[in-house]
Amino acid sequence: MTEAEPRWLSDEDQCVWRQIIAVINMLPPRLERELQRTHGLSLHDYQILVQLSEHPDREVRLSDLAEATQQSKSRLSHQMTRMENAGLVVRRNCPTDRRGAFAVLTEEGWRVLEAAAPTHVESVREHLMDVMTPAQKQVVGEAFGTVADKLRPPARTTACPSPNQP
Amino acid sequence: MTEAEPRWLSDEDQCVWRQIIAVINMLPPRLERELQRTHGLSLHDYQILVQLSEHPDREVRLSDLAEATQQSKSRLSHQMTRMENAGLVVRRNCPTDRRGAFAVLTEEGWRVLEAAAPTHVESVREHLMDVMTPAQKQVVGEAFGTVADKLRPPARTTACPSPNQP
DNA sequence: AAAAGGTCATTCAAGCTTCAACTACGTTCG
DNA sequence: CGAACGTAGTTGAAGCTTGAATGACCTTTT
Repeated sequence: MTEAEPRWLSDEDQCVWRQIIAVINMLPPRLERELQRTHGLSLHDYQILVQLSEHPDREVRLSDLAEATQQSKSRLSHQMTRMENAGLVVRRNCPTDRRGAFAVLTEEGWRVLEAAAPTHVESVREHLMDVMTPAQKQVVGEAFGTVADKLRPPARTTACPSPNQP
Repeated sequence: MTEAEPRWLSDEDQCVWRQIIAVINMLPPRLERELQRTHGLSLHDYQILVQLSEHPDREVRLSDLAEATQQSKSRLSHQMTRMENAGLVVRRNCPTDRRGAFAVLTEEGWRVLEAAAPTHVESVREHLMDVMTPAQKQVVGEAFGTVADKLRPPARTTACPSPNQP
């Protein structure tokens, strides 16, 4: 009953899976060390700065920011505290929803991002993007796009979730 | 001089890169929560158990284990302490090199791995492997293989490193 | 209008990771 | 040999992450 024979991965799939975790295990630390060394930023700091920089008025609601950067609210809250202490962002209360708050990019934060971006992009190129052929990049983008979509929590749009496949 | 125009990513590449980090950010926590809930293991615990289980006598030198699982020696050392306390592994001194040590899988560790493997594989299928087409998996495997190889520290085989590309 | 139930964000404690410092042992070479 | 250097693994402290618990506020229901 609960004892169906497990569906192991094929040798090929196993191999693919191991390449993927290997990258997952090694890439972020590598990028982070380079960012840290050159600009004193963590990868999460950077991702947050980027998000803020791309939004009107350089501010984003904390919930949205948490979702955009794929982290828990709790972690983001701590992160914001650190970044606020570092002068990269400030919090601003939301006027229309008194529970909420915005993260706002400071001038300093903007300058740090501008300074860090070129070197970070170079890192990403060197260790990842320039290592793949254009054709590979395209396929990886499509494949990971669907993977990411399935991982993302369903948007809470007051709609009922589509029924589980029958 | 040091001020060359940064080589930004194209829109397509940017998009690919974001899909990749999104997966990097979301996949491990998801797999980990499921492993944790069903068998009380972290993803790192699991990776270590797998490595040990695949080696003769179910033991591996700590250095090799650190390399195989892509973590620092320090982290592995802490991890081993925890896993030893949990009864999953034991340390054994290396007879031929008195600095070194082996990690050895215990009976208990073996049983836990056997129990956890089917559910973990299902997780990996559900969130990753079964979401990609066979063609995508193949390309991703190749692409990430080369990425991983470039990230891996050069093997220390007493050979001199190949000269930087001229 | 009040109750019930959800959401936004923060807090705390426990656990994990990192980095640098350290011990102990092997290896090389003058 | 023995000094100098490299490698194996551990430790401790600081910092980061996690998950549950909380307070404050909206929204829906009765």
